[in-house]
Amino acid sequence: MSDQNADRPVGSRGVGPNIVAPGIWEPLGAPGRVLTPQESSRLAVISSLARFPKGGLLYSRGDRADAIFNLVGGTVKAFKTPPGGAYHIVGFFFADDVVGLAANGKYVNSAEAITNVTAYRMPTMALEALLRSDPLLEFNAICKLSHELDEAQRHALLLSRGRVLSKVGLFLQMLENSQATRGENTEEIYLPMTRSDIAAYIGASLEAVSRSLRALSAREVLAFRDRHHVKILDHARLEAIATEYRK
Amino acid sequence: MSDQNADRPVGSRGVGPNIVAPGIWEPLGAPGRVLTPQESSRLAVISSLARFPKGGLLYSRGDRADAIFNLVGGTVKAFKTPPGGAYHIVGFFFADDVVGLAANGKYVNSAEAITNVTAYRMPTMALEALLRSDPLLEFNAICKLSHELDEAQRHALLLSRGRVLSKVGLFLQMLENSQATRGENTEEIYLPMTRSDIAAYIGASLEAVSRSLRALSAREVLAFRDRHHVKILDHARLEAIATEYRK
DNA sequence: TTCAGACTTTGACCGCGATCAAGGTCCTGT
DNA sequence: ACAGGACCTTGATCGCGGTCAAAGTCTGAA
Repeated sequence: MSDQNADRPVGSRGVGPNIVAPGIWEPLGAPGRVLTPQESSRLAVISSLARFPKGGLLYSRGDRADAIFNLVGGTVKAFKTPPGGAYHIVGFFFADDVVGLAANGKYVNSAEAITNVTAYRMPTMALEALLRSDPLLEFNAICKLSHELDEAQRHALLLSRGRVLSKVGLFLQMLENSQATRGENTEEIYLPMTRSDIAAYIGASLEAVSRSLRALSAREVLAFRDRHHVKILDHARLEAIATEYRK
Repeated sequence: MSDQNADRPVGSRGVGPNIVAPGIWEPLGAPGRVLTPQESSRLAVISSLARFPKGGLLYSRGDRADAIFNLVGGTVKAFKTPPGGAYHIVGFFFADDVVGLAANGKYVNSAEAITNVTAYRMPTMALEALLRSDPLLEFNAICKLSHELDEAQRHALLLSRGRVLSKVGLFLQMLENSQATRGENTEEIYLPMTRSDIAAYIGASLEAVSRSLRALSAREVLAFRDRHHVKILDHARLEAIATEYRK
C-alpha cells in the first residue's frame, strides 16, 4: 500500500524521536512514546463515557469548548458552514481519534456523529490542569497536534488536486491507511459516510463523486459489496490514478 | 525588509497554516497568556540569528529537523512537491511566525525565502529540553498549535471554494488580516509572492490568478500601485465576492 | 545602460465537472 | 410488510478555468 503521498516520510516505522500517531493515550504508530499505565489512568479518572446517536452533534462551532472527546467507537465528521451556505467537511474521525480542539476557548468547527458513537468526554478544565502538572503528557499532546497539522496539510493537498477522479482515489487511499494504522483489516474499506459527505470533504459535487466511484468500479479498480464497503482490486492502478494530478 | 518594532501586538498571524511547533514569543490564541521576560530570555539564549537570501532554502522536506525558525523579517513560503510534478504551497509566513514543523524527526515540507529573510534559529534539542522543563511554555506551544490547526482548516476551506475569483478575494482578505494582526498599515496590501505562488497556494492556474486580479482591478475593487502593492478600494464588494461560493 | 531571464498579461480553445432534472434503491419507523 | 424519505445513480447542458501560445513588462547583473 505504498504511501499515498510522497510527502509522508518514507519508512515511517523508523526511529524518529518524535511525534506520535492517533490518540493521546494509546499512540499506535509510535514505538517508544507511550503513556505509562499510571498516566493513562490519570486521564481516565477525569473522563466519562458519552454516547451519541447517528446524526447527533458532539458540539457546535462557537460553543464554549468545555470538553474534548476521545472516540471509542463509531465515526464522526467535523465540519464548517461558512457564510454563503457552503458546507465543508474538515475531517473524519474514528476510534482513538480525538476531537474537540478549540482556539480562544471556543470550538473552531462542529462535530456530528455519522454512525452511533461512544466516546470518552473529558472536561477541558481538568485536562488543562492535568497537562500542566505533567510535562510528558503535555509533550505527547504537542506531538499529536503536530500530526494533526500534517494531516490537515495533506487534506489541503487533496483539495488542490485537479481531477475529481484523483481526489476520490486519494481519499480511498487515506481511508485504507487510516484503517491500517488502526490495526483493522484492510481487505475491505469501510465508507460510513455518504457520497455527499465525501464530496464535501474532497471539494466536489456529490454527482461527480458518484460517477468517479462507478468509473473505478467499471474499470475494475474497485469492487463494491454494497454502498459502504469497497474492496480495492488494483492497488497499482489506484495509486496511479491518485497521483496523476493534471487538470 | 524592515524594521521590526520592538513592541509587538499580541498575536501574529501568518497566512495559512503555520507550521509548527512552539510558537513561543507570543501565544496568540490566548489573550493574556504572555510569556514572562524571563521565559523569553530563556528562549533567546538557545537561539541564533540566521539570514537567508531571496530564494534561499530554510530547510527541505525529509531533512532531519534539527531546528525551527522564528522569523524576524522577510517572507517565507512553505511548500510540498507531491509526486507527479504538482507544486503546492502550504503557507506564507511573515515576521513573528514560526516555521519548521516536523513529524518523526523530519521536516514535513520545505521552506523557501521569498524575500531576504532574517530569523532566529532554535535547535530542536535545546527547545525540547526547555519545553519539558517549563510546563507553561509548553502550554503556550499547545495554544499556538491549535491555532495553526484552525488556520490550516481555513486554508482547506479556501481551496474548496468554487470560483477562482472568490479564492483570490479570500486570499487578499487573509493577507490584509495578517498585516493587521501584525500591527502593520493596511492601507495597502503587500504581495511579496509571485502570481504563480498565489496560484499554487489557492489551487488555480497562474493565468486565472492574473485574470482575477485584473478583473477586480477593472471593477475598481482593487487598485494596484505596482505588481506587489494593492489597495482595497471597495471592502464590501470584495467581501461579497470572497463569500460567494457557487461554482 | 543594456540585455537576458523571469514574471505577467492577454487571447483562443475546449474539456471537466457543476448544475438541473428525473428515476432508482435502500433503509427506517410504524 | 409497507410507505416515505433519504440516499444514490444517470443523463443532458453549459460555462469556468486549465492549457497552450505569444507578446509585454519588470528586474538584476554586468
